[in-house]
Amino acid sequence: MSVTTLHRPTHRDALGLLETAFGGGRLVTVFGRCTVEYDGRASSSLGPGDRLIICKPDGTILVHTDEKRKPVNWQPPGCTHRVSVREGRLRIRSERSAPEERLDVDFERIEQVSAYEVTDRSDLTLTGSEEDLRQRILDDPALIEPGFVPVATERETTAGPVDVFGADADDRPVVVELKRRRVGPSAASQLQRYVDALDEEFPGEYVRGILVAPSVTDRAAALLEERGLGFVALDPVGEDGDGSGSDSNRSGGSGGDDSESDDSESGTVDGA
Amino acid sequence: MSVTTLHRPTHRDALGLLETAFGGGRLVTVFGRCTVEYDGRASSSLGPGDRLIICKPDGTILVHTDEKRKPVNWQPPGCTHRVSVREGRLRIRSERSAPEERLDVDFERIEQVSAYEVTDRSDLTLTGSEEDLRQRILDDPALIEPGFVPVATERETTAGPVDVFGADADDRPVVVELKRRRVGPSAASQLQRYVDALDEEFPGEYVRGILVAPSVTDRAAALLEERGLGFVALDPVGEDGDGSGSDSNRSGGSGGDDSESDDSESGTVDGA
DNA sequence: ACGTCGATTTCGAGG
DNA sequence: CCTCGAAGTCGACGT
Repeated sequence: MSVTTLHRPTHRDALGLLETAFGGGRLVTVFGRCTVEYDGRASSSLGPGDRLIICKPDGTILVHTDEKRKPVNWQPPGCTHRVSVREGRLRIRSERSAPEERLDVDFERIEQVSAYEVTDRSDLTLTGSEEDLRQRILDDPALIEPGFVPVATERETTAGPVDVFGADADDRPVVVELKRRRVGPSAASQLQRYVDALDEEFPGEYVRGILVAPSVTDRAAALLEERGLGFVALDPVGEDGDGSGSDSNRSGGSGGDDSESDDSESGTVDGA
Repeated sequence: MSVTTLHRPTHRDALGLLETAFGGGRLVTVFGRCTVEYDGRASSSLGPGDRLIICKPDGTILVHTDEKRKPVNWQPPGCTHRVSVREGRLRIRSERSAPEERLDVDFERIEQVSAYEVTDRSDLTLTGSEEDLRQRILDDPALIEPGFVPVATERETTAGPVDVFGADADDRPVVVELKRRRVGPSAASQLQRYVDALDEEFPGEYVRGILVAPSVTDRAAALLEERGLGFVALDPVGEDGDGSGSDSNRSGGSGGDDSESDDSESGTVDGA
């Protein structure tokens, strides 16, 4: 049986299913009226309401309301789930140590419990990451500027690992910091930090810093300017050949359409 | 009816329920064998497997596998869901513009569909945030150091807003950057950024920078030292009176136990 | 374990 | 809208 579901179960029946499901490595959903208490890195309290709780066999627990992408409460993988019934409430408790954290979901009423048998061997493939941007630059270093030669990636410095370390046409050390999307002040600071560190490593040499991203905010641009840092506008995916390695800030549009016709009936919901 | 569930429905029946549920502002879960394609800020592809899909009335869609806290694929609130059946597959498509993004979940087989009526008026209360740390300091500025006087919070600078701006006993400008937990190099950079900005605002004056956090990493401590920045060890919650305003790095333990005895039966699952 | 940083980060606040 | 920074961030990879 791939799915087991109880509709409006007694707490005792729900507890039985939950025990079996937890023991059998199943994914579980519980829907009902509950309160949630959390204590650990922070503390939180959530009054009564109807929510969807998801318990994963890896120890994850999620409490979802009807809004937002993030669970209102949760526990990360590696936790231990326990179920108990007392004083007319069904409690799911999730705990872990290091750090010491506990989440209690107390159900006053359970509308539905389901236990799913999950099989999923597929891995996600994703493109458009910073890693893709790095590969793009290693494949064609001139995208940074003519004469740029990459020497190392993730090169360690006292301030942390540098995305791409290399040399320019005049053999000066160059630090390249990559960002897959438009950047703000923090990216400029990060680059500055690496340049400072390498300045100490290469006394007497002028260490250049170049930020590579689709675009920068005004404030970030000002910081870069102030610090004598360079900027190269580049997308992680090379939709169109943009190889001008200069100090121009422009935003990269995200294109790529492929049309597909609709079919038969269709239901729609518009987000809030 | 608070919950409507179909077990192993035909695609047509599932589509009917989904349309009704989407139209009625319900939270929906679908479990079955599916593939997922995403294109937008990045692009991803996920081969066939059994997954739990959650569609929220605010336009959120989540694709969860049996592992991890984060969905393997998703779409944020504000998207539009559409359902269709074609060539033996049921497709849930979620789209938005600004940015242009699309997520397609194609079901080959549906084990279960449920539509939940969610009512949740309760708000989450959370303690232990950076805001709590700030309040703690405003209540007792001497926690920073004797003679410290807060002047403004979120004070704007050319480098961004400063958490707490004030003056020390000698009336020198002080920038305070708050972090609710142990910090790394980025926090030191952030503070440095603000100090630099205020240095320009107060020519001729020495602007001090102080990082307030439970603790710092070695590298962050080195960066602070290098830059002449101060550090005060402080937790967002004042579990024990720690008012020493000095350069000691120590990690803050998270306490607070309240014991509760177990009861009746109990099922357990250990994370991986 | 801890450190460091990326992320389709998400999220909220403010301009 | 955009900018900016927090987050119980999570997660991966390294030491």
